[in-house]
Amino acid sequence: MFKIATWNVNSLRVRLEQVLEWLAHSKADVLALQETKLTDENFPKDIFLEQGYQVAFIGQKTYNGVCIISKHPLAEVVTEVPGYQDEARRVIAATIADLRLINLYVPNGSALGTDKYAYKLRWLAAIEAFIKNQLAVYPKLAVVGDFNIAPEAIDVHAPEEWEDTVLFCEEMRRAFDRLKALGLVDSFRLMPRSDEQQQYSWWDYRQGSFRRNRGLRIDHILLSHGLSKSCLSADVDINPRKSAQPSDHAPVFVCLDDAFDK
DNA sequence: ATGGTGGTCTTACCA
Repeated sequence: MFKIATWNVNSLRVRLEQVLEWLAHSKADVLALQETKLTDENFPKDIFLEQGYQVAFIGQKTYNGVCIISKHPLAEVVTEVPGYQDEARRVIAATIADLRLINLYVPNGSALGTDKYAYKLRWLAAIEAFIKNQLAVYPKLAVVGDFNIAPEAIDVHAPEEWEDTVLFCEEMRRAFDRLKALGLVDSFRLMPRSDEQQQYSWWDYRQGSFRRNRGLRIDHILLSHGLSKSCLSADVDINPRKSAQPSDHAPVFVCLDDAFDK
């Protein structure tokens, strides 16, 4: 079994012990993190190396920052989208055995009609072109991360309250569908689930959202068809969200069968 | 109720 996970940790400095504990407990082979909020010189590289992991990271002060932690060698690391200038460190891609992994921290977008929302749209258009190119080179592609998009009403605790917000609106649903149309499937929806099995990956820190399970599923693992046939399970581990001093996001993961890289 | 919480070289900003 090969386990791939993604987690927006909202500061790796604060969440380092939780990440190490989750890695050990989950036995994930690959963990992609977003919002590390660390410059590269402050990244705790040695701690991961001592624990037997390889790491690739790109960060900045205060905001953004992404990394890939892996039990297996990382190769062909890319930390920006070719042809798209962006000071924000939101993308890192690497090859692990036969798997190509793209880790994304999609802009939040603030509010519809703002400059930040326009940036989210431009950023997603650039990523769409990048993914299209990567798919042509790497048939076994996983695109993971904090997408800041809830794809369907079932992914939102109160869709009528969230409709026409940056996380859940027609334009973002279309952007998500365009990514899937490149040849990717939402691993979570690959598995049969009933309406009662709503599952979220993010709950606002405010207003006791987690306690009331007022969440959204905005963290995703998209798999190319070359990988989706090897997908055994897809789920969210909400346990870290219950811990003291939690991230506002929970880890999302998939398990692939061992034959995926054959 | 334009609030609420948490993170950041904090007293403003981002999510």
